[in-house]
Amino acid sequence: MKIDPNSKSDLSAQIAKAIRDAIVSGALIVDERLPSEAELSEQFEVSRATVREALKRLAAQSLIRTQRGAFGGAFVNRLSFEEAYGQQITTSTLLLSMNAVSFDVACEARFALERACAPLAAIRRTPDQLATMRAEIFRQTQPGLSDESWCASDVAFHRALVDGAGNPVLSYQLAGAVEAMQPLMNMITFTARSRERIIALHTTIADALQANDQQATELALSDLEAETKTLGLSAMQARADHEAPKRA
Amino acid sequence: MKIDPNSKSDLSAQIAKAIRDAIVSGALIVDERLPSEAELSEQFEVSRATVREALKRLAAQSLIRTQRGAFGGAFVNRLSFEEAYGQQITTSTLLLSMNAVSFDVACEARFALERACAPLAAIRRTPDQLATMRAEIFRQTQPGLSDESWCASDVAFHRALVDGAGNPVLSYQLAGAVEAMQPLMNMITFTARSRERIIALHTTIADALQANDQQATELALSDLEAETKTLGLSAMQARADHEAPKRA
DNA sequence: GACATTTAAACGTCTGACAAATGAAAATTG
DNA sequence: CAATTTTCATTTGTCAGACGTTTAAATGTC
Repeated sequence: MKIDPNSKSDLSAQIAKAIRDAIVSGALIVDERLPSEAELSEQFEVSRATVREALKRLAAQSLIRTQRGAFGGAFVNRLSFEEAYGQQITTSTLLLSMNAVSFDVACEARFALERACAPLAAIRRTPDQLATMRAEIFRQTQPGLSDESWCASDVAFHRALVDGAGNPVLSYQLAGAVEAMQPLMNMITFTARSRERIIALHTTIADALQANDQQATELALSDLEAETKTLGLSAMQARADHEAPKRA
Repeated sequence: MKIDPNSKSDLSAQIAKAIRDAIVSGALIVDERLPSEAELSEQFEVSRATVREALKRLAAQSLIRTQRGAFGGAFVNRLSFEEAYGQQITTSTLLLSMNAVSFDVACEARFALERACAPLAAIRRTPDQLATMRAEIFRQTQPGLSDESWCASDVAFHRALVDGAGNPVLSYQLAGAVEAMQPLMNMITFTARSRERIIALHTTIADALQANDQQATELALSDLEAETKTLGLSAMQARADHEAPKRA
């Protein structure tokens, strides 16, 4: 294992890349122990500090974990779905907030993906998942629920729907799309009237899933998409008016 | 900005989290310059080496970029779709390879997501995207194409389809699903006969998109999913036979 | 005013050191 | 002999200080 000292990028980035490639290619397998920092610094002919910076980069991606003490060291980490969720959500959230993605585009993507889950969920949803959805609908009917709690409950409902597809890969992919929408959703003020309409659609969805009705599920999701887009539109308008009230 | 020295986790991880939270919450905005490493080490009351490890963690997630020289430093990075693609693909690929996700489950997720793009793509696909798809189909008809090139062309075809939806958020989400499948697809040997069938389906899809026919697009994608699953199944079987031939 | 030089700020890397954790091996004890 | 305690070597975590390199602004020169 050697490193090109003439390359433009940092040594720590090069070393991280070398180890990352070894992991991705399968040369290093899960739970395998990497050489100690001292050994790595010898192999790569850099200082221990540089090796450590490389290892921290990999740790940030959950590719390795470290343990102190004798027989400790850096180990190839089994990337769990939970860890992957977390990274996906952080990345998706930042991507949306930093790139001026419109509410419409984000909304369209989210519901397109959710509709992809619908046929599977209509077949596979478990009683537990149905119960979760019903419980969240019930929570949403409670008077005085804050907008924040409302949004959290909305996310919980939709995650139950997505999990209903019984496909962990889909759940992982969708987690990002659903959660990343929350900052945008939080900009919306949900009136009692709009909450009513959404609750009705949620109920329709839960009923359709309970009845194993794929088509009704997709239809209700499309209605919910339209409703959400309308809400978003007026929220954006209100915001625009607020930021430039002179034009009124 | 202070850090809890009693916490169990590493100081560098805590500092990275503090800065990451500041970025995600919007307290630090895009292109804003962070304090210099020396200043940060004063603020957090840790050594510069520890601060640097924290910054490398953030750099690994593309949250910051660093510049050397006077008036250089660490800047909040605008997370681009390209960078997000890259991370998404790495994470998805590892997730699949490390968690024994079956070919069937991955395949189901991928085609469910692609079908989600179909209705949008049938409306919005550009002539350019259609041309890309036709070109890849033509490439696939060439005799003597290696399995590797075949798979690459397959990915290019499907990415054109996904991009046809004209929704960057969808493209970003799908990139992970489509690319992460490639290591699994590479385990398949594509016979001339199976290639023929896939090319026929690709042509059907391109035709349907050109005719703005949503239903036909979805149908062809479902057929392609079934075909791919069949191929995957026999590949898995062949592999199992090869690894345990004594039972034959 | 245009170009060359200087300079200060900041990151990149190295060295050496010590603290803290940790599990294995050795020593002790009942 | 078995169980427990102690010792100990290994490895990561953190620190302090130093030097090189890069970079752009400031300065000087023609």
